[in-house]
Amino acid sequence: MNAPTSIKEFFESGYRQFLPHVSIDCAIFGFHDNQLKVLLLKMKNVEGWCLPGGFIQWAEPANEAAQRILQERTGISQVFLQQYYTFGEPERNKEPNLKDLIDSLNIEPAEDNWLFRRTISIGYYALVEFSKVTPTVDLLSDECCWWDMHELPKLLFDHDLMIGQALQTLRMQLNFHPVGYNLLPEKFTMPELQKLYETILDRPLDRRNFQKKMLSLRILERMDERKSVGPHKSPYYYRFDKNKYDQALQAGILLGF
Amino acid sequence: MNAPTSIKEFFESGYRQFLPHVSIDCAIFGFHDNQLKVLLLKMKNVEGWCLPGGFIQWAEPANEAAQRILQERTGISQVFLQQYYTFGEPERNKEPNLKDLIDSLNIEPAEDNWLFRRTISIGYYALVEFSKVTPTVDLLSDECCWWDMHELPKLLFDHDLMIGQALQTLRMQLNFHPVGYNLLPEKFTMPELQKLYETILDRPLDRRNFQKKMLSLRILERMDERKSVGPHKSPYYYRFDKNKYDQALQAGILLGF
DNA sequence: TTTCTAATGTGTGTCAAGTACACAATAGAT
DNA sequence: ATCTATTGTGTACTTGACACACATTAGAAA
Repeated sequence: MNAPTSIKEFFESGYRQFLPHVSIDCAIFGFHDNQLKVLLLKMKNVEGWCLPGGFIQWAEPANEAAQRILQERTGISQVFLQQYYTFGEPERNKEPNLKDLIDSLNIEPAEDNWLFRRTISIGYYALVEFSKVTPTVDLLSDECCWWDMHELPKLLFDHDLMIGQALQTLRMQLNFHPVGYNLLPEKFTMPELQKLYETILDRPLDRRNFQKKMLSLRILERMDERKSVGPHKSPYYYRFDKNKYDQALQAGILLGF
Repeated sequence: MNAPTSIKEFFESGYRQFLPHVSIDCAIFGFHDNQLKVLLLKMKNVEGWCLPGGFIQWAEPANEAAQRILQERTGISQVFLQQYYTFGEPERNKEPNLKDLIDSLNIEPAEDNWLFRRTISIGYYALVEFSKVTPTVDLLSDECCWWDMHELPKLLFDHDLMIGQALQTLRMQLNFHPVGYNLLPEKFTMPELQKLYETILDRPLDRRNFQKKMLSLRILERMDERKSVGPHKSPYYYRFDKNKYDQALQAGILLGF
């Protein structure tokens, strides 16, 4: 079974393919220009942006649906993706009313169309490598791009709450997941890794203690190459050592600050 | 709108009152006889037990539905209740087939009855004071009682997984929540509090370090009264000081081990 | 009454981790 | 050759976790 090919079909018979009343929304985080970014979609004919989302196919596990949605919007798979909260307020998808969108598209769904009824949304957050993502619009949107976490546009529904909770969860779990491994390119410098942590935690960290701590985890490998970044000493490149990381995980060693 | 009064009505028209395809299940934890307990229901005419659960009314927030379900099964409200995971496997409610139950009850729901279709369940866990609970059966069950976490009966559906994940979440969040405040009676001794932590974590803790740590949190108040428990020195009673606890929370002081 | 036992209240020392801070090395601009 | 901004590395201080010792005491047993 493939994704619906038109909005009309989606409205009229989407419920045959998808479980109604339950949706998935993904806060997809990336890191670029020393800023934490989140991938957003601009809905057609509606003023406001929203998280990439979708519905669960009848025979599809929720976690796989989330992977599929992420794959469809970014082109990548096999990334860090985690459920963090399920949003169950009755009015969460009532405002704004999608009928505005509908009217502009020349389709006339009934008042009780499955998409207008109450929908509970399972929130996932993902950590992806910025450069590997190819932002791709979906059926209902006409733009898909990264937004700086500090300068978010107007968001639809409860998606501002969703992003906030996702970030809060990410901060709490920062100590338990190899954040750098998922958000940074293969090779990176210690200042870059530190900047990532500082951005997520939104507070400065001591450069020397950070380096000491990260190296003590024994999951990084220093390369011979250095990065040239200006008229001063050049930092070494590092990369994650998957084997050592797995060992550290086994041993229960935690990551981060 | 009240709860359905008969199983027949529930099967036939429950979807008018409740959001279909989404349910709630609650792992309700109590502490008694130095053992961690969980409240379970014995389903009528089916071999096996399950967690207290239910559906969400059309206009009801999911969190309130969970509170309502907990209130209906225990008689108490305003307790610590937290969403911890949403279970979204397509086959999670297929086995055992409820038709066995149905047949024994002289009702004949159709094959595509709303209760037989795929249902995603939002998992909550609750911490309640054992002595205040009045276990109460629901429409589909004929027994409701506490089970020792170390001696669980045969569980239906994926409810063993649910309990396991709830306990795991409880352990992880032990440091951030006033577990004793919710699971113990108003006044308690330090050995009792320690036993609670040891039971949840399933490992022994050093008596002296435990006491030192708990007192350093400055959320307990020692009473003048002592508890007489045998031919040896009597332990003091303690109680939670709500004001001090709120202060500690403000200050970001964490609890537990 | 005395003695004994098992559990409780309190304290001390060690070690690891977190935190604050100092100084030498260096790549490129001037 | 000199200067500057940034990086690599090291040291002292403080805090908390953890291991362990000893005096106190309520009731049972003598």
